[in-house]
Amino acid sequence: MGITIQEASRRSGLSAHTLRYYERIGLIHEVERDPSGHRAYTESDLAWLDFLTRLRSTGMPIADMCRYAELRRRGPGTTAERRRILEAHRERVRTRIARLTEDLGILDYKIDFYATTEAR
Amino acid sequence: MGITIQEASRRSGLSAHTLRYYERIGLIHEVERDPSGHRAYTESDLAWLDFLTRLRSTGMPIADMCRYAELRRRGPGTTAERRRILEAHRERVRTRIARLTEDLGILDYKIDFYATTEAR
DNA sequence: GCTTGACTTCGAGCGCGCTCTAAGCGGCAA
DNA sequence: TTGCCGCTTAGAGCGCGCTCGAAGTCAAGC
Repeated sequence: MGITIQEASRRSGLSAHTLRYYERIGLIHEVERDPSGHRAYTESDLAWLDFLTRLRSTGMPIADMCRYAELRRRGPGTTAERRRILEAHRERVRTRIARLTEDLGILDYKIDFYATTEAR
Repeated sequence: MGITIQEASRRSGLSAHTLRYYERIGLIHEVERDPSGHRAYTESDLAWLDFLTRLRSTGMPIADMCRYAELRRRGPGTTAERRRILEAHRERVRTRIARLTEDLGILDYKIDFYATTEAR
């Protein structure tokens, strides 16, 4: 019934090692176990993992993610603070995109320059 | 006449430690010295540093930057390869921006959700 | 019963990109 | 001349985010 660690790994794109690591540091809370002690992930765990990987891929540090995860565990009284964390992070992501876009322009310029020089 | 390491640090945004490190690994080539052996950077060094920091900030690994720096040192016969490196990198940057933009949408959605829940 | 293989825990190890320390030198001011 | 400051080198150390290894358990198949 539960989802094995291999399956969770396949679906989340994280290695089994990383899944255990995430649990150990508190990013995922107490995954259920089958009778022989093996992890049995739920769909809800996978949805949470999916969100976590998005935070990661946008550059949120593990420590901040842990903070967020802890608030989530503490329940509905923490939504305002969670929202603030996400808003602050969103701002960083926007800044990051702006900077990348700017640097992309420089890259275009350099590449054009090489192309022109070669054509000469 | 030459620019001191402190000045180069201030203008590049890199620490003096990092400037020496970059030179040691070959990212910057043989910075000139004043009579007492202290580094004397040129405007051209600073322009190059500026470009390097852009490559870094767009996520190019140090190893790739070293490769690029070496081609540059080898002279004008290597422009085609340098262009290819930049083009490949540009593609990665574009992908990265696309991914970030997508994740930004998820972040917006989550934040809206919290805002709505709180307002209820 | 024995092998195989995937799981478990816990702690050590790794790769990257710096960052810092130790030991020493040169130049200037008091 | 003494003290201080900022530079020099070579090499060690660090923080992050995994990643791996060792040693053990359990269930299934031969």
